[in-house]
Order: sequence, then structure tokens, then C-alpha cells
Amino acid sequence: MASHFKKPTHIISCNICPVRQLSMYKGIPDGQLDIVQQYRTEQRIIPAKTHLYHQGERHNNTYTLFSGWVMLYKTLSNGSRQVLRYALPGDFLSFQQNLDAPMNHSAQTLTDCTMCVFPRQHLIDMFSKHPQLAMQIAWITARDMALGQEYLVSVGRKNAKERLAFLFLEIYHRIHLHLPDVGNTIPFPMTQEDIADTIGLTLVHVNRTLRSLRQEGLVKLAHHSLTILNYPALSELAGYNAEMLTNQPLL
Amino acid sequence: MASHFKKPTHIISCNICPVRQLSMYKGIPDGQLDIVQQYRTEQRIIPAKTHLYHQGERHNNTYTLFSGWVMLYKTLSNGSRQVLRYALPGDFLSFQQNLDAPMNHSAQTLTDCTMCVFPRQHLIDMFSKHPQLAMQIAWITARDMALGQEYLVSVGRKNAKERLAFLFLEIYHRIHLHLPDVGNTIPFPMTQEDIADTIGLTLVHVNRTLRSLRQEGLVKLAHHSLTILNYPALSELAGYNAEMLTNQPLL
DNA sequence: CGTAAAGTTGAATTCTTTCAAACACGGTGG
DNA sequence: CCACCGTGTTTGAAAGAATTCAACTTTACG
Repeated sequence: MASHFKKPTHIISCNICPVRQLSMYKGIPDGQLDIVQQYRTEQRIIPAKTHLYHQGERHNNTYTLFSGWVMLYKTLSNGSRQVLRYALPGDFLSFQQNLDAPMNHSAQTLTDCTMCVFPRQHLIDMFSKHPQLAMQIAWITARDMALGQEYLVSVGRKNAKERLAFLFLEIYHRIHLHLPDVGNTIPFPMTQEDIADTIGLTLVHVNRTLRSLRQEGLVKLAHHSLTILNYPALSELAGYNAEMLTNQPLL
Repeated sequence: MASHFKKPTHIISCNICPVRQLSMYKGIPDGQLDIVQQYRTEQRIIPAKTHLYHQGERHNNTYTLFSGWVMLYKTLSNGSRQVLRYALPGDFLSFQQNLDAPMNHSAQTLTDCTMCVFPRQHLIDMFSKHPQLAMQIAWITARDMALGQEYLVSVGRKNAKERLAFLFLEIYHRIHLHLPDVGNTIPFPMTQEDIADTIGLTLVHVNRTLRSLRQEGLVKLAHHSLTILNYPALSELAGYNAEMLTNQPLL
């Protein structure tokens, strides 16, 4: 269970952890942030390849990711897997319709992660005492839903190259929201099998499609590091519009 | 632009329109319901095959569907279409992360519909004055997201027969939440092309797959009416668990 | 009754998967 | 330090699933 990610470049660092930078709290007045801090129980460091929770299990915590990558996925009855999304720093995890029901998906860290843990009960208290925070959750959920819909479009109506291009750009843009200065090379901790389970293809076909994108000079993906070599061409391929997921609105 | 649905059996009726039965308001104390009623502007009847809004347009209204079917979909740059979900009575439409941004999808009625219209501005006023309603929106959004994730799993990791079985059961179950007594035959206003754009296949392949399910005696679909003939077999095929989308939780 | 939309079918093609086998790389232990 | 092992990547060949193209039939509706 050792980490595959010792090198710091593979971890999106957020050591300072200014709560204000996390999307969940963007736009919240300072007074309310203090409120949130009161309910926070602990900040936890979790090694790579660790499950936070499993589909079908009841789970009492809610998380805000400070640093690292988390993969959210569902398992089918036939054993196959579908990745729902990758959580990046600032993302809020494990909120679902019925907080007491078993989790409808699993969450596994891809890299070492630091996360802030909120017990569900605290979350519920917090919402009842400070209902304005509920609107924030509604927005976060709406944003996550919009992202999921983009994935659905991709898997439902695009071919292999287009899906791969879309995934790359989607991740690329989300990383740039947090680290505007990373440039064209970003960490990319997923395996080709993870990618396959994200875009609805097989591992083998992802590999071949990747080769094709590489040969055309669009991207370079090796050693868990992705370089965007021809952004315009990739963007054209993916049918991707960057404004898809900007940030929080104002009430 | 005439309605394809004159026959009442094709419309899920909800003539009484008891606001309390709609999922958005389930579990809300009576006092709060009166609040909601204050902000409601009008109840509107909209004919079949009409767009409520188009992707890319700014739109100032929010809707609660009282009766009828609405199809929500996205259009790709290459002209193809991906259906995101079908809205049924009680569903809440056109809420998105940034209420002022252009709509990220389109909505078109499949049947004649009655809907309650809330201007966005009223919605915002309502949330700031009665923030407990925001939590309700968060739950609705989380539920819609969970449904979208099931679609993603279906399109990403199931074959044609499984996807079709899933779609049928998903609709079947949601209809039964509103009309527990409809039995095994339900209205099904979508064309085969709509179905294809929902489950990520072509019209032709949907037709062949449908024939195969029919020949195996699992379903009958004709004249926009769907009959589930072998529920256990379909359920097994779809890998479907009925609890997926039950109703609202309690705070 | 005529027309447009929706449904049906066959044949050929393309895309994707499956199966199988190598290869590369990092980490571990001798 | 090197051999070994497991995980992840790469490639080929054959099979399978889904699409495309094209034509035809049926249904809905004015």
C-alpha cells in the first residue's frame, strides 16, 4: 500500500491551506468562515491508494480535499467500474441526497492527500444554525452535476480520441483554476486503466488511442505527467468550452 | 408544432396539483409551503414539442413540473445530441450553478405540460429570506446528480440491451413514485431516436435491440406505451437496484 | 387521402473489445 | 548492487458490437 507518489510535483500542494481558497467557501464573508472552522474536527493525512469509503457502506464523514487527488467511482454488479469524477483540491466529497443512506459510490485516493473531515452530524448542525451555507452546498452540487453531465455527453456521443481529449482538457482546466502558473505540464496520477474506466473504453483501446494522439503531437503522457502539446487542436477535438466550469456565483 | 399526445393516458396527470406532493416540497412544514406559494408567479400550460429554453441562451425562469414530460439535453458542436434526463411531475428544472449564466442545456416538452413558473429573482429572494429552502434545493440537486451518475454508468459500462433495460426500469420506477397504481404499462412518449440519444446508441441499433428484448418477451413498446413483461429478467439485465432514487431525507 | 415523421430491415463497414503475449519500470530483498 | 516480482504499458491478430448507408413499411395527422 506504499505511495506511488513520493515526488512533490505529483501532488497538488496546498500547504498553507487557506480555507478561503477552497471553492466551498469562496465568496463567504469572513464571519461565516469562522463558523465553518468551529465545526471542523480534524485535518487528516491519507496515503495514496486508500479508500475513504466504499459503495454500499454507511459512512459518517464528509470531506474537503486540501491537497492530492481522489477518484470517485461506482462498481457494477458484473464487477466493472465507472469513474464518476476526480476530486481535486477544494472539492467537497461524500455529500449525497440522503446522508444516512449507504454511500452510492466509492472514493479512493490516487496520491497522498490532506483532507478536512466534517462528521455528517456537524454538517447538519451547521446547516440548521447557518442556513446560508446550504446554498453554497447547492451550488457546489450543481457544479459537480454539470461536470458529470459533460462526462455523460462525452461517453455517450464522442469517439475514443474525442473522449480522451476531453478528459485531458477537463483535468487541465480544473488544475489551472487552483494553480494558474503550472504551465502545460500537469501531474496526472491515473493509470491507463483508470482512464479507461472514466471514458467508457477498455484499457487496450485507451492505449492505442493515446498512441495516436501522441503521434499526432497533441499530448505527451508518461510517468504520470501530462503535457498538452497542441492545445487548439485538442480543444477542437474535444469540443470543449473552457467556461464550462468557472467558479462560484454571487447570491 | 401540434401535440402528438391527445390521449390522456399519455400524460401523467396531476390535475389536483397539491403542491405538497411535489418532491421539491416534500417534508416542508405547512408554514413554509405558504411561503413558496407567495413567490410563485403563474401556472402555465405548455404544448408538446415546445422548448422551455435553449442551451446557450440566458433564461430568467425556473420551473416545477406539475404534469407531463420534459426532455433535458445537450447539443454538441458536431450537431449530435445527448439527453441528460427526462423530467417527470414534481421535478424542478433549470436550476444551475450560475443563475445568470447562459443555460448549459436545453429543455423541450415531450407532451403537453403544466408547470409552475418561478422567476429566478423570486427564487433568489426566497432563498435569502427563507434559507431553509436552500437545503431542499441542495437535496434535489444531489438526487438529480445521482440519477445522472447512473446514466453515466449505464452508457459507460453496459451493452445495448443492458442500457435499454436500465432506461425502461429507471423511468418505470420514477413513474411509480408518483402514480403507484399505474401497473405494468406506462406512457412512454419518447421516439426511438430520443432513446438512442439518451443511452448513447444510434436509432438503428436501438431498434434492433428493442426487437431483441421484445422477442425475448421482456418488454413491449408500441404507440408510446411501454409494458414491462418480465420485470425480474429486465432488472437482472439492467443491474438495477430500485432503492436508487427514493425520496427526500429528513434534516 | 396524402404527406411527413417514425419505425424496420439488410448488407457492408468501422470501431472497439477480447485474448494473448511481451516489455518496461520501480521497489524489495538477498 | 543486482535479480526478482508485481504493476502498468504496449502490441498483434481475431472476434464482436455498433454504426452507416440505403431502402422500405407503417403510423400519425392535417
